[in-house]
Amino acid sequence: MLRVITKELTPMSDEKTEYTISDLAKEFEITSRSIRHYEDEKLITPTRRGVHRIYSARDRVRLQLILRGKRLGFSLAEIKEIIDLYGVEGEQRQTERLLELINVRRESLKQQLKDIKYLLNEFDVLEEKLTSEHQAK
Amino acid sequence: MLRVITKELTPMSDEKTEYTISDLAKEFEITSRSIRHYEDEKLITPTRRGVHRIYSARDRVRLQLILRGKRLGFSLAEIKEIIDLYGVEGEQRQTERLLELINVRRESLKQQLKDIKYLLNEFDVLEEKLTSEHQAK
DNA sequence: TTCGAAGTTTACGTTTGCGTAAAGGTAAGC
DNA sequence: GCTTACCTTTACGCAAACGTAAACTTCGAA
Repeated sequence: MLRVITKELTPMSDEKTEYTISDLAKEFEITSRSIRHYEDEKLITPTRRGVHRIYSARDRVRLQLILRGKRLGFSLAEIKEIIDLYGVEGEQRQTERLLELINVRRESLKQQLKDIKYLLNEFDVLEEKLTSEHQAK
Repeated sequence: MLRVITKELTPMSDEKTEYTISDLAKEFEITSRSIRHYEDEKLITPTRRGVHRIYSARDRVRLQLILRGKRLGFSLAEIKEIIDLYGVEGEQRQTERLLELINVRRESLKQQLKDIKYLLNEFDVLEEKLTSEHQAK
């Protein structure tokens, strides 16, 4: 039987405001261990209710960012650097560093874009070749 | 002073036909160690002239494939599986397995495509915000 | 033929990103 | 107040992808 989280503070609210670690683990299909690991690496810092971790909507977004970064092949350290800079507002040196990082990333992402388009096309061609050949038997 | 490889066998040929390990290392900006590692993992098998490795144009292409795979976040084992299947012609079971793999990859690649487009857009927005804010000072 | 740059094998070391117990604490529902 | 699902910390383990050092060998140029 499923345990009910914590009674909604805003009873008829549309958007959840709090999540347990396993809520997020299930939603994003990862393990709780991974989420705790991201915390160890200072990528996310949920609040605590006693000893238990409580994740806000903002925390959830951060987790999404982390996973997106991972899918793109960034290391946790790189993701942390970007996310951290992301939050800083108006500090000049930080801003320039972030712009610098963005442009490096942009080049790398554009290359990946090319790679992916190339591969998807290769796959299309190959699949057609294979299936027609398959039919021919 | 740079050492000259082996005298071109086809003197006025347009395309090189042979490469040393450091030729490829330089061209693709990786270490020789990495290339040897790919060989250890059976991803590439250059011929030998005595004890030295000699890479053909085909080997060079394989290396390109490996690096492209890496940029897309595939493991060497995955890259090997794809490359290996790639070469097989006409064998039914292999063909079906390859189609299966392709379709799994395709989904993952499409997700990455989304991620990249999303991020590139985010970067554009963020850069604009940062530079305008920067100007405003 | 001697030198030096580049190549070779062998093998242990390192980082990253979690997996996986172990050993227990907490709270909702009966 | 007891059960039970879920949470916690601590810590060792492990595979992947090379780095790096050691100790040669090879070969083209001088």
